[in-house]
Amino acid sequence: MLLRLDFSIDTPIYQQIRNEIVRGIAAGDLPPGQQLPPIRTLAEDCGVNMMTVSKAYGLLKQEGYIETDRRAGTIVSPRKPAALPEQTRAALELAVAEAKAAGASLEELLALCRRAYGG
Amino acid sequence: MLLRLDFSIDTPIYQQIRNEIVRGIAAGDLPPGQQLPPIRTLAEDCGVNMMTVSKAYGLLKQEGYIETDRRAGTIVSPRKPAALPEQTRAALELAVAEAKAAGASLEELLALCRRAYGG
DNA sequence: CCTTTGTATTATTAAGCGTAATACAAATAA
DNA sequence: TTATTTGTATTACGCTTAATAATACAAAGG
Repeated sequence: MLLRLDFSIDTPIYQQIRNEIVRGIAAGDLPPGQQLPPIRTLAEDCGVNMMTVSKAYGLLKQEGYIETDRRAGTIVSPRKPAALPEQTRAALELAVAEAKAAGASLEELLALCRRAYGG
Repeated sequence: MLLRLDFSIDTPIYQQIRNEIVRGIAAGDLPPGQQLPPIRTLAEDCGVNMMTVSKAYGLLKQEGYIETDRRAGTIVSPRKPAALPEQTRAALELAVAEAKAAGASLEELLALCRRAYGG
């Protein structure tokens, strides 16, 4: 698994790993039930510490995106949560406020969302 | 000016102040040219240090949302940027990915955006 | 047995956050 | 002129977090 990490920005690495995996799930690259790389493997591939990846997996697990299967290690959750996480709703609301404050029209905003959502 | 700050979460206070002002601009409570409170005044009202508010103002100024007017102190920028800031675009894209990964449909997502954008 | 896998602990280094106390230049008001 | 206001900058301090390093452990599989 290849993740785009930027060690020069202030976003924590474990958060970047978490974000990349969320994007992978949304894009369909990581379908439900898909095995994720072992912590040690992904850590070596990314050039970071094992605990950093473990922290990212812990986040994703807590948010319901992934699960730990004793047989297969870590997999993408087969079932989706019933409601949208409050955290996601808040982030979306803030991003919309930023766009509106920057002068974006509702049509531009919706076009961006459709494009980001994809197929 | 009254801002909702939460000292219990890990989001930096200066970031929360910045977010609240961005929301105020988007909601129309802070129209272009509107004077913002002096740093010291807002700091006292929020119960935080002067430099914390200064950091928030510096962020907003850097992002183009506000300007410093030697006569009026700090005001909301009269002109909007031509293009959507890359930071905002990235935040929106990530939020959309989170929503999609959580199982939200495109229609649900667009409805949320319309609601957040408001009138 | 031995390996793999996730998880946990302890220690250390580095960086960021918030506060406090000042200081300064520019503009305004008395 | 003098005093005040305003944004900005600096330095120092205490606290928290991030990331690494070195281990250790339980559970499952070969």
